[in-house]
Amino acid sequence: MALSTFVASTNRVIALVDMDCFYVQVEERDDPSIKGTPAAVVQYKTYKGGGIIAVNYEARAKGVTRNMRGDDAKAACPEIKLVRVPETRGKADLTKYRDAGREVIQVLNEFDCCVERASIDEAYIDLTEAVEKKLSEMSSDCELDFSNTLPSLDMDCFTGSFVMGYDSTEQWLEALRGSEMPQLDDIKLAIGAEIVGKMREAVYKKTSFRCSAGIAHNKVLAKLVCGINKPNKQTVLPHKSVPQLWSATKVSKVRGLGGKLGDYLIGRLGCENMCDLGKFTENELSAGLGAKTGMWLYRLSQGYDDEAVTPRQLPKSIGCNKNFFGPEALRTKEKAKFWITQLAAEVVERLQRDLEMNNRKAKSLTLHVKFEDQNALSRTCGASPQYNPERLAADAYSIMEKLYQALGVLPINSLGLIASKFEDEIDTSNYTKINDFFKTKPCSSSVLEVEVIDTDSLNSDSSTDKLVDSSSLGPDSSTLGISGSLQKLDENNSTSTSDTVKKPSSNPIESNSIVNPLPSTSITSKHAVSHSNTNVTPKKSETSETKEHRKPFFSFSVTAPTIVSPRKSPRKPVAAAAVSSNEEGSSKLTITKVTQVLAVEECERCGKKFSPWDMETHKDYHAAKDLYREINGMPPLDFDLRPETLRKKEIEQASAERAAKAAQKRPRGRGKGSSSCSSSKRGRPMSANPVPTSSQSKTIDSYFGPKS
DNA sequence: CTTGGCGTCGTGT
DNA sequence: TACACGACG
Ligand SMILES: Nc1ccn([C@H]2C[C@H](O)[C@@H](COP(=O)(O)OP(=O)(O)OP(=O)(O)O)O2)c(=O)n1
Ligand SMILES: [Mg+2]
Repeated sequence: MALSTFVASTNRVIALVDMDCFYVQVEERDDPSIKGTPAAVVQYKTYKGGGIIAVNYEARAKGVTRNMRGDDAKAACPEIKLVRVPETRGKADLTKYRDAGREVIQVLNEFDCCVERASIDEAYIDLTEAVEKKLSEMSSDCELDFSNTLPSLDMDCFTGSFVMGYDSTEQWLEALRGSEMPQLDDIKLAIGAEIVGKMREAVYKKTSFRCSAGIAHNKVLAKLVCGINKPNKQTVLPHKSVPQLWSATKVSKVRGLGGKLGDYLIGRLGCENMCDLGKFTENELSAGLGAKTGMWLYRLSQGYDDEAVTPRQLPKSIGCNKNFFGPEALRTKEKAKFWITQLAAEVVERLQRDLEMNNRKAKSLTLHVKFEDQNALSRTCGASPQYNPERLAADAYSIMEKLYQALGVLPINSLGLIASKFEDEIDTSNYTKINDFFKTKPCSSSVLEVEVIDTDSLNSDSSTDKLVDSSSLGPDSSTLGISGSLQKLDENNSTSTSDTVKKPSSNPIESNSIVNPLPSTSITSKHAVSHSNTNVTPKKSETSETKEHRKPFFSFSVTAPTIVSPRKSPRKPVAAAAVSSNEEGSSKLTITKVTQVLAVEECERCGKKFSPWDMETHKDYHAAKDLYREINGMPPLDFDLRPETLRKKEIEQASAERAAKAAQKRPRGRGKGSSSCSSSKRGRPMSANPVPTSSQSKTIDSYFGPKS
């Protein structure tokens, strides 16, 4: 039944580069007089001095933290300089920080490595190839004699470099030299750290921004140790130091465990520190958390994490939103229209720049609305290719208008407008960087071996192993970041591979083009050239170099079939297909396109007959009715697959229940440290948390679900 | 309904 | 799919 997949886990060299107090540094570069003094970036000065979103290290020393109000910061540190986030069209405008973040990515890309933009100020870098290249140069034709490779490291690259478990970099390297066994993994980390030292220096030279970095064998550990020595420092984590690190690491500090899953580990399993996870078998963890989350945690407890560095430097979406709380709530259609217009103007402006820089266009536009009763929803329509602000605003507002028709003019607390589903443009007339070709290295396929071991027995009936009452289980569905196709395979009880091999085939380089759903090539072809959308200053030319054949450093076998995504054959009648057509500017609530004209159509919902023209209007009626039911927590009319218990419940108290539930919604506290709400009430975990992020769950209670 | 604002990403269904 | 929602910067 269940299959376990084993991959080499300490053969990659992964770095996480994180800018120091980024927004403040951006402001300090603009106005150097700020440097060396306490400073913070705030947005919206009016309410209690605005909210602080970035704090420099001088101000941190005085106790100023993110999420403080500007007024609080002044109280804690009277001399602090507060810099305001620029405002455009009545809302915060983060353009200058996005631009600064791009500068940094540009520099990192000059090192010809696989770079993943993880956020506005963070990037993961897979250094495996670069390290092995350097290693092969160092040891030249000598056999595996690394004893003289270490002296060739440029020690200037190690200033401000730390190694977990050692007093100094020198001590670590000395230990490596003196070791009987060749410590190949550590040597790779050392070479990686040297490269990262050069990268950080280049970033400073070209942007004047300081950053810190973590260097480890995987993303989770690289990110974790990056934060241990800051600012302007880097930290290496040899695998053998993992136990020591884990014994001093609260679970909530680990990426993906800062939320409900972390709460579960603490509250249900008693795991305060990461080392406590080691007390559990994989089966025990899987029992309460699902197979994938369980395996992820089990492997993490040993310091392993297989998530790939995905080569991508461009955002997948461009959006903006604004909150309107309390008295500012939008209570009229006119106000909603006004603000949608403002948001549309910003989005279009950014889309236009994105088109010029990256030669791609958004195909999808989504409006997010949160009402005063805390109910939120989003609706999507096609994005007009014109990139015209009035047009975009009109399309977005037409969605809003339909919501109003279905729900009434409810007060709005938040509006968001997001463009996504980018595709490369064929026409390059808007492309300002026509000569920009680039080379992006895909992530390393550091897989040494993928052995598939049939472990039918593991998951069979080990109920006796469970430490956790299965009545409180989260859903067994969890994700581990496995791509959709592989996940499908998993459902079929096939093998799920590690993420390091999740995208071996179709599209190793970043591209917004529609991906060929049929993986075909082998992972061995790793260098690729594309003129697509990375805003990278490329290598000189389109050196369409094919991968040099390396000595079989590793063997590789994929267990996942190469055929994925069995496309649903279109069984639906033509008219039905037309309903889902995603014509630009029309949300799903409006059916504007019929691809086949029929004399009379029969409504799928109620059986009534209409002309195609009238059917449009008629379906709007159903759509509005469905929306009303959805808003009130009621199931769709035509089928209800929910458990009997829920079905009963909703019949009389749907509306009230949903309202109450919405009112109960509470954003989870994000305070870093000690202070927490004294109230006993804590955001209830709602679902078994896939890794590393989680998803919705309406019916599953929680990790802490009713204990009995 | 202010443990805050704005912005991304991933994932189940 | 479109949508909801968690997690995080
Ligand atoms: N809740 C948050 C967290 C971060 N940011 C922005 C401001 C930060 O400057 C930037 C980077 O976030 P980091 O968590 O990396 O924090 P800093 O870079 O400011 O500081 P550090 O030196 O700890 O990385 O993202 C934000 O707007 N809201
Ligand atoms: Mg940072």
